[in-house]
Amino acid sequence: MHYLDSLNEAQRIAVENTHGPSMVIAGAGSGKTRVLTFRIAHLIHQGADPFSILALTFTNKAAREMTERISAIVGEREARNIWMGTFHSVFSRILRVEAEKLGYPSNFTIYDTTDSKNLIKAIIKELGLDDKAYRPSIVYNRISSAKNNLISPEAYAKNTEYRSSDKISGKPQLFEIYKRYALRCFKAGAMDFDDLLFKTNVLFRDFPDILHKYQHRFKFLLVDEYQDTNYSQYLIVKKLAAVYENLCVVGDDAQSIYAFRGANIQNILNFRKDYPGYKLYKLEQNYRSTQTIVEVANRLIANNKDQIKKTVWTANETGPKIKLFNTLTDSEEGKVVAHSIFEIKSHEMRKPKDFVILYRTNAQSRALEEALRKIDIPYRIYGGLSFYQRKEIKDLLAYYRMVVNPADEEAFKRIINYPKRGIGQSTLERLVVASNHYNVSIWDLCKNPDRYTTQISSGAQNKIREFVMMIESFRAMQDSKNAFALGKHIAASSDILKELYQDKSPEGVGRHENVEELLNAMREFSDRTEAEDAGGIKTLGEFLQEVVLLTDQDNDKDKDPDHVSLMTIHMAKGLEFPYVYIVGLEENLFPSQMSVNSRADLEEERRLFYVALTRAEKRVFLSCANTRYKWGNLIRCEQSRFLEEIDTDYLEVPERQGSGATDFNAPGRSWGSYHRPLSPNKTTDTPPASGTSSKQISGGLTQKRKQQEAVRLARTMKKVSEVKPTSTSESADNGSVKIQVGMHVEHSRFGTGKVEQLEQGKATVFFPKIGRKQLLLKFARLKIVE
DNA sequence: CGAACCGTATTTTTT
DNA sequence: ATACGGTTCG
Repeated sequence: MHYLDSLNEAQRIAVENTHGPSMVIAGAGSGKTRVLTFRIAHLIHQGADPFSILALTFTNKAAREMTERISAIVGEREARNIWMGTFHSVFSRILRVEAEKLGYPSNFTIYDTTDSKNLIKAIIKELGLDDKAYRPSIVYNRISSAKNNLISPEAYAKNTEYRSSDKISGKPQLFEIYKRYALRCFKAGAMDFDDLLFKTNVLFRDFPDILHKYQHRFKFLLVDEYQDTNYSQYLIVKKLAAVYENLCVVGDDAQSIYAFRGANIQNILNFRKDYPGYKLYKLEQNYRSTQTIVEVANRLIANNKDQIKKTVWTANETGPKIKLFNTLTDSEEGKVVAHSIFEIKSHEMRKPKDFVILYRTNAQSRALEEALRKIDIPYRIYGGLSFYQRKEIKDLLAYYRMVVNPADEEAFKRIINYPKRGIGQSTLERLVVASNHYNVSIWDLCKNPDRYTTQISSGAQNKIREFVMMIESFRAMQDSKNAFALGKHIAASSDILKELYQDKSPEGVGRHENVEELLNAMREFSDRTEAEDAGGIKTLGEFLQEVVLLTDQDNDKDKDPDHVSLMTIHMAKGLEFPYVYIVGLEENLFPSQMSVNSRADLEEERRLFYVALTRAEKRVFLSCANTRYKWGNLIRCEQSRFLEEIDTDYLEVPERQGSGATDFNAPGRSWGSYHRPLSPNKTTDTPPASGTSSKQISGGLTQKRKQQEAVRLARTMKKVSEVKPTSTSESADNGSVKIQVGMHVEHSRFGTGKVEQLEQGKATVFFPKIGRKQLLLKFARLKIVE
């Protein structure tokens, strides 16, 4: 079997031992995915039925890549029959088949995080609780954590540990929110992300025959990134594997960086207890990085107590030392990094796509972005709002959701008054009250108004009736039109397209384009899937199922794929780049402030740094700044403790240009001048002396700062790059045009102005913060008259 | 009802 | 800095 020859000894053994429980501990860059894909290919070569193989990953991307690689070995015909996908997609598939056992419709909606938080927020309000104490995202995390530990609302109410910690944190009613949240989801025929796993557990627990069925269907189980599994996932895997015990988990405890989301590193450490006869394979040869990088990463991670011992090594060249840039400010950090990239790019004939800049928090991207733009290096920032999270997309998807599952309460709330149809807050509230009272979905209320008494005015009743009729008309087409045809029909006849088309601002045009893009995606979906299984149409429901579990890393149709990448370290997991810049190595940033108080959290930060380092093939650059803007204030930064964990033999610290200060740790060096221009309250880390009323002080300073700000803005006017109208409206009677103008400095928007006069292509616009400006109208853009 | 104003919170996030 | 949400004002 020639394909086995391309593996090293350790990899080959891990691939060939296909039976029985086994754990593959795969160091960074050791060919983990290779082993997993070859193992599956090997199974198929040995005659295993692809339908009996279940491979679970954490991302769609990982699943897709693996399918592709396996296809290349065993052919697409076989590969497409493997059950391969994310935990969430595989088990949502199973749940749809078995839904009625749990009292759910098979076309249940999947609430994304935003939907869940909105519902939680509504419940907090309905319970009359203080939304300062009960912040939706905290409550959501709490509920999520309960679900991931398989604690039902009832169990939660009785769980002294959860209850007492809720009391301490001032949220004694959390159990009640959880209870209502679960009920509301159920009533809406909706599951959130955690439910997909939670309910699968319930299904397997309460219906042994169903568990039995799947236990026997999946003779071979493989789990990627096992270190990231939570308890809920762990138990599903354990149950499914209980009959054949052909379970292979692959992971690296050193790369566990999602504990904050419930991932339990103990799942790796406990594997031996669950499967005493298990085989352990360690992949220790790194094929990705230089010796320097591997060595530094090893020494760093050795500082962690919780870990499985392994010795990652490499046969690659030694490579250059790691370079550390120490800069005065965060913006200088950006410049230094950008220039370093520029230099290497030209000297070593590298392309922008060979570089990545990694940071701990998304907020750090700005300074880097500016520096890169200034010297014309193409870049792309990853992360931020995903395509499917955008308002316009979520709105349209909400229509689709209503069509597929009209009980969907969050979808209903989103679109009941979008576009405006005169159904306001109070009507909605009354609907919710009645729906709670009669314990039926809001849709039931709307559809059968005669059956229930509500406080809703007859005018609103009529409007609701119209809305119901519209949705019903869409529903009637579900089986006759395919996803694209119906989707387009809905977008058009719900007036969403019209509404978006009216907005001619750049943002508005963007929104319109996004909706067009969604429709294109639907066309592709319909064409592709209908070609695959010939005959029959693909319904809107089927499109939704595919789409809700997608994040958008998928839609990577980049115009210019040759760019420097900017992303958080979390996003970089699994990726590799020749040149890696890790920036912001400062205390309270990396490691994060939230993590410095516990060993476990600190170890996770260290693993994060380990992940960052091991992304690099050729060189690693580190950087830290002495001062950095944080929440509008300039604060002083100390070097990260992680830098001390790097042996100086592997480190090169260039002298700072001009300053001549080599001892970057020495406080006070070239510091005075950086202090002066700041207002006295700049340091948040040193609170003002006690005694005086801090409220008065900060109030007074805020005034002062506002004045400073106004001056600064006035100066910045020179840098105004473009002024875009944000909206235009014409009044028919006197023919005058009203334009709202947003002003942009560089790329950041800093205010909306009012057009006071408009004549002969010239406008006088008043910006509250900076006064009147004469603007020259030119096409859609406005230019400042100097 | 929309614009203006004010207060507040601000890690990481595979689904 | 900044974005968001809630409130108030016209």
